[in-house]
Amino acid sequence: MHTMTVRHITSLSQAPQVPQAPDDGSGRTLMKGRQTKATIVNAALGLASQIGLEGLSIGALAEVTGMSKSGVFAHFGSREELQISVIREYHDQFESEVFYPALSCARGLPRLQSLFDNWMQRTTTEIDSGCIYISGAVEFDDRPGSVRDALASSVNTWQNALQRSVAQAQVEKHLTAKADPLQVAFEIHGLILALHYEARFLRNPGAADRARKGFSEIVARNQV
Amino acid sequence: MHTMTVRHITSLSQAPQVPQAPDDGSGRTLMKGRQTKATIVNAALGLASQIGLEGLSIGALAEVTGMSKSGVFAHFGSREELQISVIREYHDQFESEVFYPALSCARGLPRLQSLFDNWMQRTTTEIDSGCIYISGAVEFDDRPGSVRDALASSVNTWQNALQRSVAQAQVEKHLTAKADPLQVAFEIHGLILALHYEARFLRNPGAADRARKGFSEIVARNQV
DNA sequence: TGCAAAATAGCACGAGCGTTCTATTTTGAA
DNA sequence: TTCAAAATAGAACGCTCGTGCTATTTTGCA
Repeated sequence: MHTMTVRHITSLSQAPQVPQAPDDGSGRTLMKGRQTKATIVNAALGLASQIGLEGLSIGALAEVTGMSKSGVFAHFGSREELQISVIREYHDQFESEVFYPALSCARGLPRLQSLFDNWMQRTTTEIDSGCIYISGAVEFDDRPGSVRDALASSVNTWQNALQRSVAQAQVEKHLTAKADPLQVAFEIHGLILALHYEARFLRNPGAADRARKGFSEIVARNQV
Repeated sequence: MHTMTVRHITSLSQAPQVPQAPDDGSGRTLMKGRQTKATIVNAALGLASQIGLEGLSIGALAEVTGMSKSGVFAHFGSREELQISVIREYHDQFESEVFYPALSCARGLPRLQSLFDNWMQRTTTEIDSGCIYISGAVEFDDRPGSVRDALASSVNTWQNALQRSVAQAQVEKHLTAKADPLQVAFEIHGLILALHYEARFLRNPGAADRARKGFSEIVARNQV
């Protein structure tokens, strides 16, 4: 009846009965459930990308993974928790594909350019697969709850990183001090959203080129 | 079993049994069903704006309008046809709120500015109510069918009008001939999408100002 | 190797969905 | 005022959904 969002204590022991040292790698002390859960979450991310977090159903997920409905369900305890796990997985992938690689570029404009390039690369892929930051925003913009919170928090983390990068480009004198990082990040975000909309939904060719051109013009306008 | 997208013939008569002269106005020969249908479609548009075209359910619609499920259903024959009716209604409202009023402004930049202002006005409202051009794109970007077709066709009509207005501004020498109407329309679209995303989902204040500022900078950059 | 604990399966539930079929009520021209 | 046609209601259908309960299998340390 009651949906638990926090892990509850099933026995009287105060210590969490999670096995110490999950050992994500070689998997000796790694309970099998962990890897199964990872498999499920990956499949769920694939499904959710195409049909949305709301379209994600435990039945379909069971079929895809070759498990029973209750077997899938037991790993999460609720559909909401499953959706949140998917958001976390997407967050991690986004971070490691878009954010971290850019850190190897010099602070300022080079890094900002790299962030945008990586983002474009990922969005180009998502023209086929879909993007849960975009579909999720539409699905949960009016639906309060923990899923919405997780999604918004994840997006905000990325937006802040982008804004910081613009500010750093100002510190490095690559962009004019008169520029507003919030404004620049807003306009870049718009280019990505327009790319997703026009390429994925309208199937207009040339949208990626237009997004790139838009970015270079934003940079040019804000250069010192 | 078979879903009919075209009106089928229920009797042997070849002539359509639609009463001649529906008389949308005073409603003398107007069958009562027509006004009821209009009421339903309006309620459906309100519901679909908030929860999406896919979230739209006949049961909820029946409850809102105080009718029975089958009473509602009979007006459309299928859920798809209901969704298409909602899209048509939105299209008409968009046209009369955004497009037609701008025609009273002079060709070129004044009209383009008016189109954008009206669009901003409408989008600002939709920060609360939601926009089915945006949510629908996400819901149907991977789902072929007549609903997707109706939606895409409606959006394309508007995009073409916007692009034509940019081209007219070039003819009037308000914008440089070197500008690409597709590029300008793309960037404007991005501003609107970013406004919707950041204001409605993230609840960031100041998004509307940023969209307006973005527009004026697009214009400035493309001015002769 | 034994055995508790963890993981998974099987089944059933109540609810909501779109849709169909068959009454019943309402409409509006003759 | 009459009466066929149009509009609406009511009940039932097959389906899928998330979730809870109870077996059964699998795991991995002692």
